[in-house]
Amino acid sequence: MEKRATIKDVAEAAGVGVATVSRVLSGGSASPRTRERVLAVAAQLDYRPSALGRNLRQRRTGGIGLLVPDLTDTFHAQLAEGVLACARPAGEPVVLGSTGGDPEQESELIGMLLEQSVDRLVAVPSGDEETWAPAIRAGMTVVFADRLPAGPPAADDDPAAAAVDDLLLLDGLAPAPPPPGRALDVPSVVADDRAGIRTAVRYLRGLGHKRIAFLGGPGHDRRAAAFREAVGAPVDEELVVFGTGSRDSAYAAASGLFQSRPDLSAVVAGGNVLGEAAVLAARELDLRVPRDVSLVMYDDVPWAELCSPPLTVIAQPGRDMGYRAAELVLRSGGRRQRSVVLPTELIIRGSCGPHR
Amino acid sequence: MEKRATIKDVAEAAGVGVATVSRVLSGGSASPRTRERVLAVAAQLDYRPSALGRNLRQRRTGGIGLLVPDLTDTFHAQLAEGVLACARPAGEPVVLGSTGGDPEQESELIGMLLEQSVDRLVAVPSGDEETWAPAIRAGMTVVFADRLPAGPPAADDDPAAAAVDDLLLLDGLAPAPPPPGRALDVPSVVADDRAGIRTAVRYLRGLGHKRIAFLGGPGHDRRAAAFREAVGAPVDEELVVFGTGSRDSAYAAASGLFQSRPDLSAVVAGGNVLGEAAVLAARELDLRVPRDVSLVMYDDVPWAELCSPPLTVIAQPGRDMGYRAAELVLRSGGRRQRSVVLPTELIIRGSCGPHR
DNA sequence: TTGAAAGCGCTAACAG
DNA sequence: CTGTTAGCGCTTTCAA
Repeated sequence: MEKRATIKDVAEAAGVGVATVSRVLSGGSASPRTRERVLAVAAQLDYRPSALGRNLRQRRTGGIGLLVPDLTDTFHAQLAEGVLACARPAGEPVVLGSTGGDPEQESELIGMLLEQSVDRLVAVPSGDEETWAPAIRAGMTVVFADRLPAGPPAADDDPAAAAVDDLLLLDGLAPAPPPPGRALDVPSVVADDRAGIRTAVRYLRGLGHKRIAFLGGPGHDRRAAAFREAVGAPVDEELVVFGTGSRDSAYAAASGLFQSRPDLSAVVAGGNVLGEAAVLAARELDLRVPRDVSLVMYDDVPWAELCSPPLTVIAQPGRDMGYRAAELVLRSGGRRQRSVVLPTELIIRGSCGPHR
Repeated sequence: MEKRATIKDVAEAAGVGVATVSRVLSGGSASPRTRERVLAVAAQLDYRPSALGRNLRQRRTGGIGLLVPDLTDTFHAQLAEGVLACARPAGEPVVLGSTGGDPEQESELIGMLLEQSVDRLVAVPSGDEETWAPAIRAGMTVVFADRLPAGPPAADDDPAAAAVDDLLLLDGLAPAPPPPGRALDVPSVVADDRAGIRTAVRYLRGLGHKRIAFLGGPGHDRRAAAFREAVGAPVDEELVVFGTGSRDSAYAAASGLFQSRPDLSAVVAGGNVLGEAAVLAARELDLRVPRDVSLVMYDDVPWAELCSPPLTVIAQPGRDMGYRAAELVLRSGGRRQRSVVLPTELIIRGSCGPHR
């Protein structure tokens, strides 16, 4: 009752060799008589093949890793559920890590996965390409979800970096081509941020808003870039602010923004945690939504509808993203996979009003 | 660049035996000279010991399993973050499964963990004791978090079952004794539901409410029992309703409750998903909170404050719960651990008003 | 169709 | 202090 039966136990009890048991259990050839007996004994002993033994022998682990910055960000939770939904039917265990948005922790977690021989990974990256290079070099199959790692810190006048940025700005036109894995050659599953942001900005413009701000968090560079592009030059850089990932810092960023630029009339939040912060900060400063300030938030989370007014959001299919990413990582029998870009949808509720 | 270095590679390159490498890397004794050389070579080869090999040898896997019903329930996400926070410094990988509240999936996931030789598990259980018995029998160290598995379906007149229920109702008095693992001898980390519910009900009573309803989900039986006890006999059973776990069913339950009993003036939601449903259903039926109906929700999630009015909640420390549960499961060097009951706190915001 | 045997990478017992 | 060796449970040649 304490010790699990091994393949040897089954073999002995069935009076056959271990190889035969292995074959029967993995659907190999065997005489019906033998097969039946082995199956019966296995069931009787409640035998479960040990993944440890199998994996060691095949020098590959089953299982896929999943790295997200923070599970209490409902969008990441949705994404995680998607990964799980894909992995479970495939019988693949999922090893979870949450990085807190910290590249260092991310590195450590990658190391731990490597140690576990988990060589397939779905990640919402926090670190830059430098953080991720080791994983790739070590032969991991990784798929990025929701966002790509930032390029390595480049000199301001690095022409290569500028070229990459151009590339980024140009991709995503309907029917958006997959974003490049950039320097890393890694497939990804992301939302069509450009279209999403553009639609939101146009909507706000249509409402008469001129001073629109962008409130982002770590990993929202693509969205920020899309925002800058959507508002068009000249971009008022004071209206593009970032928090560092924690709820506190998001709140501070939002609050700072509202206070330093009372002339703004609308804000686009780059993620649900930032949207939350914006609502809180606005309330604290006695700004009414949408009378004093209009708000569009990235991520359609269940509670968006509970706010009052209910939040107008740029919905991205978190669950699908996770599912697709897991699919890519599982399917990749060693060969490159195509990246995928999923559509976003502007869901208009009550948090935007005409400019006044 | 593709194949990882093994202990043998390191041994050869350092001109020592594999055992020495193993010793050095696990802090055993070795001459400074040897140690230094081994360390240098290991670093140079970027050697990482394979957990597969080690685990197989020691016939125990590192790692702990984590089973929750649904990550998009923010409380479960908080709990998961707590588990991760405890496991990471310990270097223990966490294998995640989400059960969708379905005992069958839960069983399957337990089976998969067993197969992975993951023999330590933190779980927010969905199935009953029958579902969990196999895991225990198989020698898993499990710790339940947030709730306990329901007893097996007992005959209505089963005196034993009644006794167990009594026990449940009686425990939890300050300083609450740990809840029994019931039939299963499993430690647990749960909130002091009795105190939490009692405080909420008293608060509502103090506001003049007479017809208070309880809106629960799967696994909220303890809370429902606490509710019945708090309102005192005779309990109007029509005011105690349950959803089945999905957001839809929660909404249906809430909506049905409001429509069938327009005389109720307050509701206690047994979890944040149910609270969400209650807010939505109330709005749909044009019931104002708190004017027409007061609401107290279990779980202090970030968005509770975003509702308007902000929700009065029974806060339970989700993150701590996860952390403590992981601690228990990690510390248990085979011996029984004591269960722990964490305090709840009634956080009064704006969703409750005087009865009128 | 079947069994014997060779490892996968590691640690622990035992010699030297 | 260090090397040799025997497995952990499994799959997979290779013969029979």
